[in-house]
Amino acid sequence: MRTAGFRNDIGGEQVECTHDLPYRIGDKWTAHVLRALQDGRRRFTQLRAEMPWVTPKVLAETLRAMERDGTVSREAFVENPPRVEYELTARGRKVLGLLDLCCDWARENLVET
Amino acid sequence: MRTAGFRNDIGGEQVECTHDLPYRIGDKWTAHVLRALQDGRRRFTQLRAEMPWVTPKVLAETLRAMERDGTVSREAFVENPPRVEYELTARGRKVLGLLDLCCDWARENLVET
DNA sequence: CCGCATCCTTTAGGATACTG
DNA sequence: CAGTATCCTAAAGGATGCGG
Repeated sequence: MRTAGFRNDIGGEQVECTHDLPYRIGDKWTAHVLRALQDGRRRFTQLRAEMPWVTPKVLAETLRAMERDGTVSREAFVENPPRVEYELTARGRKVLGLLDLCCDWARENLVET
Repeated sequence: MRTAGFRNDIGGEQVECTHDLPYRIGDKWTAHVLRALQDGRRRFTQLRAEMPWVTPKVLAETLRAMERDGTVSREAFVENPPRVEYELTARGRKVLGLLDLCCDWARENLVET
């Protein structure tokens, strides 16, 4: 989802665009993180516990991407042992709304084939 | 989007599932093909003309995947030169509906940041 | 004209081990 | 605890050329 050369007509305007969404959402773990954070802030280890299949490297990468996108906020506490908490931003909750929309669609269209 | 190990609660049931959609839609070209076919059947060359950036190999791969998914139908005419036409199936129009839903969401949520 | 064969590059994602 | 660092594999996608 990161390549150039397309035209898009969102908003009625035909604009040469990159075919990018401003949010990375189609990768393997972003949707799961959105879900995991929907009930409030979580720390790194909690997220790992809720997603035992993701390695720490990939989870960290996902969270950094989401932070860049502005969908999660990161708060690091200077303690020992360290503690870091993640939380959805308003923008993150909007994107979660899209995920919910897709789930609704799936419920209505995917059950019967 | 093709890995195992997840739980999904679509339809209220918690089922160990593969995290697959039955339709490949997050790849690079499927959405564009859906759009290109939304107004009726097109032949291979027409699709290429509407998407000058996709190579024939990748377009053919995409169409074959969509045919397997049951979202497009393919009709080959035994002529010379050969002619092949593609068309959305009812299922394909459903998936296009999801795409439209996402576009609506984008219009409402992505214009102002 | 349609699209397959071949080869190649890029990238996402995983395994494992290690630090402040 | 919360990540990095390194290395690795698989898969998507692109370039080019050929064939029915």
